[in-house]
Amino acid sequence: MYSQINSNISRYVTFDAEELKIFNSLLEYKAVPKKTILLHEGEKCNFEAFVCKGCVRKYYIDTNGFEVILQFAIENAWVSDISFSLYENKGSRVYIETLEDCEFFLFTPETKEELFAKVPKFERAFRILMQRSLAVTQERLFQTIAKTATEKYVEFIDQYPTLSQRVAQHYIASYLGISAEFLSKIRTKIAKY
Amino acid sequence: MYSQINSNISRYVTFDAEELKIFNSLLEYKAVPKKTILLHEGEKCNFEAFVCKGCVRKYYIDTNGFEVILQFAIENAWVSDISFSLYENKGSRVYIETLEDCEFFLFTPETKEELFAKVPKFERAFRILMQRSLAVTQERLFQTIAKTATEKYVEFIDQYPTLSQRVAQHYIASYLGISAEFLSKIRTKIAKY
DNA sequence: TTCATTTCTTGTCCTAGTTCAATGTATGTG
DNA sequence: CACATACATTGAACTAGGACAAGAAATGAA
Repeated sequence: MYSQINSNISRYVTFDAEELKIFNSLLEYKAVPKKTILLHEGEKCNFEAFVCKGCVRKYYIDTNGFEVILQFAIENAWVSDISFSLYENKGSRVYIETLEDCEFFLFTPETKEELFAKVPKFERAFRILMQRSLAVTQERLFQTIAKTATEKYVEFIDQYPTLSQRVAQHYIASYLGISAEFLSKIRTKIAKY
Repeated sequence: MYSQINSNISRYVTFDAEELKIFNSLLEYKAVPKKTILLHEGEKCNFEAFVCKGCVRKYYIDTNGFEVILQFAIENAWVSDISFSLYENKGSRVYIETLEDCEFFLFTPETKEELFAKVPKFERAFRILMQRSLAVTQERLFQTIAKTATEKYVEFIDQYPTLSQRVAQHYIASYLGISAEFLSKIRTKIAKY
């Protein structure tokens, strides 16, 4: 049950069995049906979730009601609105919603602090995870600015081959920053080759 | 001399005089003339720089020679290609270049490790800095996808009022992901009000 | 101060992507 | 099963922004 998350957290920092036992003891397990909103805009995000099973999306809504998906998180990914709400007392600007029936392991700010207090080495592991998120987001920003819609779509399929089967096309369009109609046109164009 | 960086690192974690002394002792000071490239694509980024004075840009170049500015860093900001090159052994995908004569304080991976070994609390401070970078990048990604060029420019000016005086317009255009010509047109349009 | 280089502006034409509307196709629910 | 709802496709008309070109203004080096 814990093997997925243990191998994830051990990716850049090595932990012994005892340390992992402490880590696991502080996790909360949660199963959530699809279409559940885990975090609403304006709420404080009081969790960091590791996806064991399923798929979620994290998105903003702007003042014109325009929705932008910032992240899809599938098995073995972390999702949270770490960025603002955990360490400053603003409400979140994002929504987090399950797209499929999901299973998670959760940290709260409190259990995470407890973990850091008990095994400070985890602070390092989480810092490196954070760096990786930053790298991914930065790369995505670059792609968004520099590439055409077709390039972005092709690279998306390349990078997340399973996701295009699992989630609705209009979510992918929203992730890529293009209209659902235009994505459809791109797809028919590509299909011709 | 150290007051800027000390107040920066103390923003979310409190350190006593002794801890800050250790912190300062591990910093390397460096003055660099303008138009110096601190990091070339393909190199390993072996520094994290705190800008005491001046301004730098961090940018990608894509396969078509299209240049995108990911970040401007001015006084009291950190700049590095933390994301990939420090903890994995790939070369960097970005360039970092001074736009003005600059003064920096630098960490290398080694001095940073030494700092963490001596005062583990700094691991936490750097993790929170990282979170903030992630938050900023995520917000920027959202703006880039959801807003028109004019909105992006207005918000840029709002957010970095001094920067538009300090750096060439075409750099701002590159940051916003629009052509320099179109930015010029936006500026004349805005000036009419 | 002159000449060169870089930056900024303006106009014209062009295209990637949007919006709207209509139609078709899945999917799920009582 | 039928029906409703969500999702995907296609087309036509439109627009934000790009590419190119040429000139103006600013900066800088000798």
